[in-house]
Amino acid sequence: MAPTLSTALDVHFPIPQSDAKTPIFFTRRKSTIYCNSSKPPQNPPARKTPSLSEQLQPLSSTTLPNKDQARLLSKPKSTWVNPTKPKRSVLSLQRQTRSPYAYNPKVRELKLFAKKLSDCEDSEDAFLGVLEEIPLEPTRENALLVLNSLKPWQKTHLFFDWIKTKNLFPMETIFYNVTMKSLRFGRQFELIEELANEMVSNDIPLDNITYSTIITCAKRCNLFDKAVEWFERMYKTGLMPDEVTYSAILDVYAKLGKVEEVVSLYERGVASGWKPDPIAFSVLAKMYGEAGDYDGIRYVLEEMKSLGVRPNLVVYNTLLEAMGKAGKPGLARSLFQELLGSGLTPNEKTLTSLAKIYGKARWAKDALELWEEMKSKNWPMDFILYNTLLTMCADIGLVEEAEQLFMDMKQSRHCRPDSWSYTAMLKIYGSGGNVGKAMEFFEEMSEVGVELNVMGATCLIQCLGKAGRIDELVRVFSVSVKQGIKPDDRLCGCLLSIVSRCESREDMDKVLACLQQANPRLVALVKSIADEEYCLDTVKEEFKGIISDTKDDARRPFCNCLIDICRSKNLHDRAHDLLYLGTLYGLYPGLHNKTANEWSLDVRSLSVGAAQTALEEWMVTLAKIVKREEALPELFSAQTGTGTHKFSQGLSNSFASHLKKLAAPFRQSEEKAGCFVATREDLVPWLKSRSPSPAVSV
DNA sequence: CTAGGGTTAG
Repeated sequence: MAPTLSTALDVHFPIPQSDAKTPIFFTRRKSTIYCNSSKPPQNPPARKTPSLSEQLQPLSSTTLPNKDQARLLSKPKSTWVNPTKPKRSVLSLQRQTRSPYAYNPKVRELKLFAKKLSDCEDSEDAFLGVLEEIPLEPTRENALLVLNSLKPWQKTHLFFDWIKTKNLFPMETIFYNVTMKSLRFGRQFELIEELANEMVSNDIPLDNITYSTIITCAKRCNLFDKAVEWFERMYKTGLMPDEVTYSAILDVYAKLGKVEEVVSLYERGVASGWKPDPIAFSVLAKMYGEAGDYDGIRYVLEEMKSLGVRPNLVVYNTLLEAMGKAGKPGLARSLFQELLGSGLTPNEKTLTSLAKIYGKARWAKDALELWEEMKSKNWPMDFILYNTLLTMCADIGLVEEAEQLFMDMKQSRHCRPDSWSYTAMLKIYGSGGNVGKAMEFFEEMSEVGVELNVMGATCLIQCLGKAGRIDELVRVFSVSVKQGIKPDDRLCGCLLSIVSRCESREDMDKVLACLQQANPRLVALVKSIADEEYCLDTVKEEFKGIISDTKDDARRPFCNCLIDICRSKNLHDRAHDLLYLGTLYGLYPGLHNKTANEWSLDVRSLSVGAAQTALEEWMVTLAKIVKREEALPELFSAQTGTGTHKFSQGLSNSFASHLKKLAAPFRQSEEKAGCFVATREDLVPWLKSRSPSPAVSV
């Protein structure tokens, strides 16, 4: 096994361990470093970026000053370090200072000129033409001011080259830094690297500002290996990163998902006497949020508390987002309360995070309270927040609130409803079964020129299908395809579920014709399943092929629908075959659960027909066990759930009526909604009484 | 965007 990062680091930058021998004047050292190494790596191993330990290996041997190495070599076991000579640090505690600008009395004139240059035609000739009209001597100060005011990056770059050619004064670091910053806006990493290499060849020193600009530009261009490479080069030249460069590189590792490296760097920094600022904590919080790692988020909170760093608004926002990703709506809510208690005012991003969390959790009460509070306190709104609130309303089924928001949006000066806003409305009316309103919005979209997207089309098609308005469904589908919408797996699943509900052959053919355009193999499978010449092996092959090409979250719905189609055609044996295939390919994990006292069937993610099929299958299995006189637990239960959505149709009702039809001795549990229970005492006689042969048919 | 780091949408 490769050495762990922390051991590799300790070789180069030893940290005193928190044992009894450690003198108290050592920098605080936590006894536990939180790092969830049980999680699988976030990134595939094929990445080019070497691990931090790999990078620090060459780095440490070249960058550690010799006297430190000598000291370490001479006293390898000593953990004592003279407090007046602080031990080897990984970052400079002093932030690089910037030279103050001398006031330039010609600011106005120069800025005006810079604007002229910025606005001129984007060609070298045009630019040089305007340059000839320069109103003042291009002295160092004047040139710097102009350089600073130019945009876009092409102009900055041209001007920078021009200054160099003129050769009026020596080029200094600041000229490169200013130019690089502009180039970064254009994500011109190659040019930035070119300039950096030029600095090296011309002996112009690269400082922390240069390095942090290079690193963040590489990061924004997703050139993470380049970011790390330049960080390493900085150490090699003997320059210590200050906290700005340091947190920039922390963010690079965080974006790579290298949690261990980030925590290690962070801890090394703290051990060097660094008091991380809110930006560093925001980087950590974001990283743990992306990993959905709640323990990590707690670690960040504890660190801030123990170091006495008060979160600012950005940190709160990042933490809220992270709590949402970690699936902790309750903690997000308390964090928000804490934010308000600390006297901060939430901004658009805060409220967007919270609205998303309440919507996903379907917390209607909190969602409504949030909206009321937003209105009464006049908290800021923007376009994204409007759309997120609309989506939240759609998730929860808040129809009137959504209508109000949509109206507000139309009246607002700064934003027009876009395809997201309309999609939310289509979702609200669609899932509420208000086909008329949904179609009204669909027509309005084409009037105001907002394009339908695949999700909106799916919502609309779903509600038209449920309402049995198949001709309109076909129309919406063809309009969507004509608009260039590429039907995705969800839309196909939606069409397939409508097929399963069609009552007439005619309607079914119309929907299948749509599906034929979107996913012909799926239609072929439906035909194979319903074919007189049914062959399980053929179906199995087709099924396998389709499922492996289907997005993960649409696989089970596909199988559910296919089972429903079989049942609607009274082909119950084939429904059982499909349930078997679905189980075989792992689409129904956790369907059966056993404890010593209770066996249960969890059909919460199954369709009505699939749940019925699973129940029958279970009963057949249990009957066999009874026949073989094997042991059975005291209790049996089947869980349908109640459906968290206001509009959800409730699997539990149909399941209950199916139980009734079978005369199975399951009772609706009194303490747990959506749960049906039977005792062994009641179930066994019933299983025995059923004739063994057509056990699966009703 | 008057030389550098962190946060918003199925």
